[in-house]
Amino acid sequence: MLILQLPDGSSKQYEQPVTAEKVAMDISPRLAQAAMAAVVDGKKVDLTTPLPDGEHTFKLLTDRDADSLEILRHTTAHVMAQAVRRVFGKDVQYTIGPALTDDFQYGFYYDFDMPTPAKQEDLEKIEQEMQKIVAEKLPLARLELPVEAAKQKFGQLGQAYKVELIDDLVKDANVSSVSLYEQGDFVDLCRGPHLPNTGKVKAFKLMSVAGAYWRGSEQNKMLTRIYGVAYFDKKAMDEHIQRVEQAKLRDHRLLGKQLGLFLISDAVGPGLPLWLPRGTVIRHQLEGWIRSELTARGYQLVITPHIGRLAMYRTSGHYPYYKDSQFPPILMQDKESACCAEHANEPVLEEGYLLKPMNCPHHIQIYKANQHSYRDLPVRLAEFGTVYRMEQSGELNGLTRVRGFTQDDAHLFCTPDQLEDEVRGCCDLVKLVLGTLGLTDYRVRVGMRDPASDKYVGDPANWERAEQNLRNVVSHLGMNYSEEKGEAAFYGPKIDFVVRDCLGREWQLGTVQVDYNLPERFGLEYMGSDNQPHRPVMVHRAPFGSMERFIGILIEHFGGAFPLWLSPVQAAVLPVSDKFNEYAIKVQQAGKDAGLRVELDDAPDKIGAKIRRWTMQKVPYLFVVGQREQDEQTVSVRQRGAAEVGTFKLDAAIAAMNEEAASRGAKAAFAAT
RNA sequence: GCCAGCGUAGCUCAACGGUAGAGCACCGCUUUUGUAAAGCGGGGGUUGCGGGUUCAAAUCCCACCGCUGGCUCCA
Repeated sequence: MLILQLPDGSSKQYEQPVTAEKVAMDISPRLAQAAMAAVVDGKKVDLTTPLPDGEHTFKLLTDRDADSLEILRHTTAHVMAQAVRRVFGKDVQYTIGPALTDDFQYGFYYDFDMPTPAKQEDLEKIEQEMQKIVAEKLPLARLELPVEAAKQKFGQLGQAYKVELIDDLVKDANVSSVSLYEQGDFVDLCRGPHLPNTGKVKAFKLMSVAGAYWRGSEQNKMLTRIYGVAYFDKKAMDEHIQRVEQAKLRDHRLLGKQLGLFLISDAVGPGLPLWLPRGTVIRHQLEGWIRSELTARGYQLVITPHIGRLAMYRTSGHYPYYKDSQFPPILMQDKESACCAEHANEPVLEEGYLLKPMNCPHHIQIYKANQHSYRDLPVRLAEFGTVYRMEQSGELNGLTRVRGFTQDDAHLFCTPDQLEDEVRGCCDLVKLVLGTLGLTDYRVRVGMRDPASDKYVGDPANWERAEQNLRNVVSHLGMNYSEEKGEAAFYGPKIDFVVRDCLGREWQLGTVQVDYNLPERFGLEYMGSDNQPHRPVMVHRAPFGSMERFIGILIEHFGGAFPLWLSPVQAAVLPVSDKFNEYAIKVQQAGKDAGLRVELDDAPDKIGAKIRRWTMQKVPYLFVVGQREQDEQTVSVRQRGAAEVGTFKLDAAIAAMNEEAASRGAKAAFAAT
């Protein structure tokens, strides 16, 4: 006997055996046609799976339910794997192929081990085969097999990866049987659920082919990953593709070029951005703003060199622990101290220097230069410090992943008692930065060490303490966060503020890190009230993270349309003909005198062309001036995103703009008339 | 670093074995312009770099550099 509670509150009784499909048919044939899967007691199941006895909540998933999309995509991944096997033959091994539901670009992928990796141009062939499989309307049959039988089956099929996956299921979950899904000539190890048959797969597109290491480890073989997307109808898929295309227009690499913000020149080197005049304005605005916040919060500004002795980075641990991601050291040849002529040309390592990968050792030297009393603490040393890291070539990405970048760095030296307050203060600053700029869509990641890894310095007891400190702070900040193992810095755990770029890729911006280890390695001290030396704790923090990455994200966030205070050009003066150039110069000068960044467009173009030019540059305000404006000492104001907002006295327009700029985006200068 | 794709004028792209082209931008002339592109003319390229195949290479092959999408990494 089976009793099903339906979502509308009604219930239905059945004699066994019954499947969800039968229930759907019973309710209405149209529903049965639209049904993709069912949810029994909150768990998604196939339409064809026999329902268990007893009383259950029951819901059918149709193509309109968001949950169905995941099932559709998962089934589409199976269809793709089947097609790949048909096209490329039985030598292809299929490994894992999940659905993606929160990825901006892709809807699923499948990783294959194939004798020769698939190429971009193969995707079309695979798609055509997939269409055939869809037309065949192959039913997906679920089978439960005992572990040994399943291993034997995949062994016979030459699917060694599946055998390995089953072994892991036994090892990790101690399962005695596994589920398989079979569709025509294809069978896969899979938890399910799936669509009832391949004919339910409607709109899909294969998007790209990439390499991916088996189990995500570079020790393992590189597999061929094919990404695709699937929807229940073509319209939804076209909208998806449209959405991705639109997002690409916000890409900071594109806008950086169009708006003349920065340049990455191969002549200078990959990952070494050059800030163009307009981009530099944005950076200076942000730096100036945060500098005033820092001085108000008791920070002291310092400046340190771009290189430091290798020996110092051995002490800090940077050199031994992160040797691979640094530019090679600058080694000095010291012929005098060479033991003999034979070794005279060998560099003497101890005399070498390192391009700094981090600012902390320099700041530590500043702390060490004086004695400190507990009364002095916390000492907060801040610097826009430029650091260099040898990032892997395949990782470089516009401004968001570079090899030379400037951190809005600071190191706070405090007593253990002060630590959590200091960390809280740093988190507040990060939130101020993100909030002011409207970057509200971020997540907080608490990065802990991975005890199994040997890439961390210091005493486990220090780590325990530091991790507990961070937990204490975040749990009282009212922020959602996730704790992630293996995401710590090598010297301590950290709180990271992570945002997404236009293509949905995550980037860490602000960071706050607790460090008991470097103070120990450098022997830092302060004198306590007990007249005994004590060891301070350090906080490393950067609210922007790096200026490069932050501005890269900011460009995408605003789509290049920066708020007035950040806009490289705040207004352009556009005379309707060169008869009014003289008045236009006066307008420009008045703006400049008031501290605004104003450009003059005296090109021999018609006014429409001028408007178009500066509109495309996303300049917030355009001042059109002609006979009337000259006569009345006014400007006709055109606002970005709107058309004309009216004619204003020159002085009033300038004053209103200054007010808007000072508000950092909180106020608008002109109400549309 | 690894897998796949790409690299042609300042920018966006065409030509895909047979003399390298367009639009925008730039320069000159005409027009003196009223809210998203006036007209005409001109200059500009050893097709990323280096080899090879061929009577002939932007085009085919090899190596290198760089970029893009992923993977790994990410202090």
